Amino acid sequence: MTKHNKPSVSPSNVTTLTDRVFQTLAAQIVEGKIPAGSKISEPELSKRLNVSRASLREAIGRLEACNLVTRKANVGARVAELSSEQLIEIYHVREALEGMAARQAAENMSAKEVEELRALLRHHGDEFQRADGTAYYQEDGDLDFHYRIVQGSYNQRLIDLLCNDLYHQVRMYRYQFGMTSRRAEPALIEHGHIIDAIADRDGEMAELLMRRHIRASRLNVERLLEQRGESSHG
Amino acid sequence: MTKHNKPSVSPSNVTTLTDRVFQTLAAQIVEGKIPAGSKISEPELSKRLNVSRASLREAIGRLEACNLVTRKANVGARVAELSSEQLIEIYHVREALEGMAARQAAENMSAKEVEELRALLRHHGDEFQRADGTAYYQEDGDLDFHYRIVQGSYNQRLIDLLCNDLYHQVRMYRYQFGMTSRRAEPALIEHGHIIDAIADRDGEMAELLMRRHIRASRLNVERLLEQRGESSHG
DNA sequence: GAATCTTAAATTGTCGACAATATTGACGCC
DNA sequence: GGCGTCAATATTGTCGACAATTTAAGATTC
Repeated sequence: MTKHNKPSVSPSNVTTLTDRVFQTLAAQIVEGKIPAGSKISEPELSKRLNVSRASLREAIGRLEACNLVTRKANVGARVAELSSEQLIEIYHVREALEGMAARQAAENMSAKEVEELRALLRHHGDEFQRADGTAYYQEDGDLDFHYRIVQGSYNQRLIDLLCNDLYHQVRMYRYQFGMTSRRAEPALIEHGHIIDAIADRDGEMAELLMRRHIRASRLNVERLLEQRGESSHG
Repeated sequence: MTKHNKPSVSPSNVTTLTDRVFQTLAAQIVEGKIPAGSKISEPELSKRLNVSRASLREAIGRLEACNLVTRKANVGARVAELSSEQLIEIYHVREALEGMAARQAAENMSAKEVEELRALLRHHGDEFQRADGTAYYQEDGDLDFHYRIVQGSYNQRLIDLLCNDLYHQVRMYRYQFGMTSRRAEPALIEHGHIIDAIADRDGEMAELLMRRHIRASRLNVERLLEQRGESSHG
């Protein structure tokens, strides 16, 4: 299992208690250990984690900022449950942001980083060949790839938005629904073309290919959702 | 002075004390009444606002989530000061996100909303003709226009990102630096073309024009920054 | 029996106080 | 005189308790 919960921005070791509570809860929410839609009881959680409600509340505030929980005044927080509409919205945002990230990555990534990205892709290809790894792993590999490119943009704002907010939700959604995309093979090929464009320092092409890649993923999900909708109708 | 601090998302009246503190501080920070880079002293502010430190801290947490303040553990919060690099990063993010917003606005805005947008543009044109309003007003008008289009995308994620985070910082930057863009006239024309594309339901064109519009604004800012840099060198 | 009002319990919002860490200033040493 | 060390101060992090609001249950009425 690859580690996605690296802080990505704050290189300093996690110091404060609130930070740990936040990370703990974020991980549990993303992995579905705290089911979507369930209520976040402050007294219960503060007892279970042996922390004061003040620290817990601050952590919950950050979870809200990440869109991992929703909050109503005087009522409390619930684990966010993504509707299919929200999932599609996220895809649109990803298409826009990651397209720009690919463009800037083509401008700013070092040659060494591009080569490491190629190595990562080869690694994913091997994993796919053996096909013993679950589809989960392939999906995680996909996110790893996107992660690297975003980092390669060297645009801190982009990095924050994508790595600290959207990717958490993407992973959360994967845990909620199965969504074994059946798009691993074309995705691998598309990733290769994106790397080529980045290596050519062709930002425009990198953006175009990345957007097409994410759009295809969205269309695939929309198709699956429609099927589910039909079957649930019958 | 137009109102930008409308909640945009939460239609419910602001209820909790933390909310009010947050809005108060956010407004003061954006408008420069609390100067950029200055320290946020919790004891002092809690005394000045007559609120407990707990409420204040929660508000500060939200300010941090909006990138209006930066925080270091065990050290405290300071009002964010935007470097020119960060400003450019924001422009890139805006180009990506607002391009997508324009595309989706072309798909989702009602005919009535498009007409209202046209009326708004005419109003801005009149303001410009009279030229008695300060450049400030023109800039605010510009943001109003962008604001409407983002709302018209009906993509809640986009709306949140742009209206609750980025636009605050854009306005903050305007208060910090003068940046009288001298681009009001071409901007008005570009706005008109964007509306035309939206009215035609041509999402692709709307995105292209919006991106070009924001890119031109970024290039203009980059030019100004370079001039300033040169003059400060000599 | 269903609906509504009343009341009790639980949860969230807010507060003041204590503990841990960082900052300031004084003192001594090179 | 400048620099490092150490104590005193101030600030942030954390905690438990009280007040306000919501939720749930129970009684009352039609």
